[in-house]
Amino acid sequence: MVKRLRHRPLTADSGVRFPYGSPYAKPIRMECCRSFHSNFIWSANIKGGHWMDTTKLAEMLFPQITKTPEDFEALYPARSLPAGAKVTRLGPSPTGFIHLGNLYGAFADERLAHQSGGVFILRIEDTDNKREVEGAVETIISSLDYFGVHFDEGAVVDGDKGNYGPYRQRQRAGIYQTFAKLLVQRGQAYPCFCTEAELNEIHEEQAALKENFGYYGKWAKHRDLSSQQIQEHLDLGEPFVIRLRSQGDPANYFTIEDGIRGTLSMPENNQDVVLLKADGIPTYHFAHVIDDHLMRVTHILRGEEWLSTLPFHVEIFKTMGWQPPVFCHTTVLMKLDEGTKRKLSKRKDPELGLDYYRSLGYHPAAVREYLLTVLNSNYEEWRMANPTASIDGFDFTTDKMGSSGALFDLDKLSDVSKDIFAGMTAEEVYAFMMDWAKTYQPEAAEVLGAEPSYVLKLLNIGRGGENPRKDLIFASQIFEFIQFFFDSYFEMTDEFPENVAPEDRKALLTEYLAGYDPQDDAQAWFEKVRQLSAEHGFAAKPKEYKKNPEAYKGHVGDVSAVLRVALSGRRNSPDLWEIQQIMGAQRVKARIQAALR
RNA sequence: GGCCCGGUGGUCAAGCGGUCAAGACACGGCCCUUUCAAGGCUGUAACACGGGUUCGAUUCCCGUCCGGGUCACCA
Repeated sequence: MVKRLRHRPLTADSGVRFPYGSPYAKPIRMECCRSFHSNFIWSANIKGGHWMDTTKLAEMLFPQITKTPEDFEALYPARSLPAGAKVTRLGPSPTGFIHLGNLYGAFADERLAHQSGGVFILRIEDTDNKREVEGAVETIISSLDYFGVHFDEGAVVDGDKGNYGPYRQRQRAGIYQTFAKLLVQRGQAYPCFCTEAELNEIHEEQAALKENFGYYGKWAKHRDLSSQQIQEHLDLGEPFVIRLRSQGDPANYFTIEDGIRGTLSMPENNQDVVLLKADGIPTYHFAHVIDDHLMRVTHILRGEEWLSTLPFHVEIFKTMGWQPPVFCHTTVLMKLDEGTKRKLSKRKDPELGLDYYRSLGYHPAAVREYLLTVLNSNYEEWRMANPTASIDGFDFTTDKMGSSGALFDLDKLSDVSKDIFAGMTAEEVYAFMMDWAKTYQPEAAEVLGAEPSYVLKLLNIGRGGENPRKDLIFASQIFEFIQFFFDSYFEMTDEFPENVAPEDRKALLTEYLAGYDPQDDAQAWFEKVRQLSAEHGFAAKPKEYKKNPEAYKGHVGDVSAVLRVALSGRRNSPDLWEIQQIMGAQRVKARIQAALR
């Protein structure tokens, strides 16, 4: 029989205010009439005046749902947080593929929440079972953790942490269904039995007629099914989805304040979007609204690809009678491809995956620092003024986030990386290198691990002081950069300078070897090189050579170049005296001798 | 195609009606210097286009063009 219901506003105890009026008092196109039992029942004036007992329909559709929306409102009360605290959430789908875009958003979410004394939630959006990948949650958590993104609440590897869970959407099925049931009761949602084929047909017809695609208005075939028709479909055991009975009219525009973009103006939604799929699991649209409300999220950061579905979301919030959170639509990261900008794609662009940077050995702090400069236009300026300050000292705001497509700039990342390594101690660089090498280049780990003090010394070249060297960018590049120090990796990468004749070279090296004394300090050592140069017709000072090039074969720089190639295999290297001190007399002599052969 | 978002130097970007249109990266030059790196100085380089509104538009409005996003029982 007809079930009695007397809905009290869900908002009564949630502290959320609803700006659009009170839908509970007068649901759209709904009537509350007296039955002969003198109970109140909800009925919907479906179309042209026939009435449907939507309460009965809801019961038919969701017999297993016994909880009420009020139960959940009570279960997830408003949070008691300091004024201005922001609650944000990251909602990755469990493919395990975390990319730069996710990280970009995650940093913003994290800053917003933690800077304001709020809460940062990890919610796994697993409503599409086709996407699920084994162990994905663990991967997500660990890759974010690597880049310093930590959650206060939400999914953890084997469960949940927090009082607003569960934090995996599939586990919340009953919650969504409860609210869907409410909507059906109120006539604001209805079952749709259309098959995929029928939907395709509609789509094709719309294409032919050049009308907008979608399930709406006259195209919404099952929107106005009578109870009898619904019963028939049900009796046949046909699967169905629950659709929103949209009340919007695209001719009307509404405005909404976006945290990043300011005032947005969009047409009202009129699509009867799917709320619950045939398997009873919600679509993103419905899950997002329910979860963000129930988890008391205050700020929704998401990519701009969600902008076009914002009207659905706004209508669902409105229909539920809830105050929507602040939407913040970020820009997508782009890449320059054959002259045109395009969205970074996970299929085509390996550099989109976080693992790309990790395997190359970019320091997480560098990636974070770079992303932060892209994220907030005044961050870079702040960083220059406060080179060593903690990020907590920076006031991160959504309105400083850009809204035009940002190109990922590898040059800039490199620049930032150099600063990061320049600011570290040799020990820190070493530890980082070892960690990296162990998983991504075991041979390197062996070499680096064999002589820690040797590696430490060479990583210390030019470190500290006013003007530290800035030539370390990422681990694999660093390893390449220091390889020549290890005999097993040493090779003659560059040629000897061509302006020094082979016989001169030989004489130079022979005499250098004879006169080499590791006890010499930098100055004494270089004096010897000058002297050696002069003895063989090379100017002891480059300036002398410049003044009078005809008088010399070259200058001390050319002689140094010979030594440099012999010792390092390269034309470019850090300070020669310093690298010899580190290599040790034995290795120095051996290399010179080898070059002589 | 409909709808939405965006368009300042090569790249990232300040800028909210009056600025010589910041800064960073990249690039060039000079200085320093035995190479490299760093550092210092310095230079090239931009408001997509066309109409308005205004005494005055990069800033406001309209149109055009270009780029991107989105139109699923995916997120």
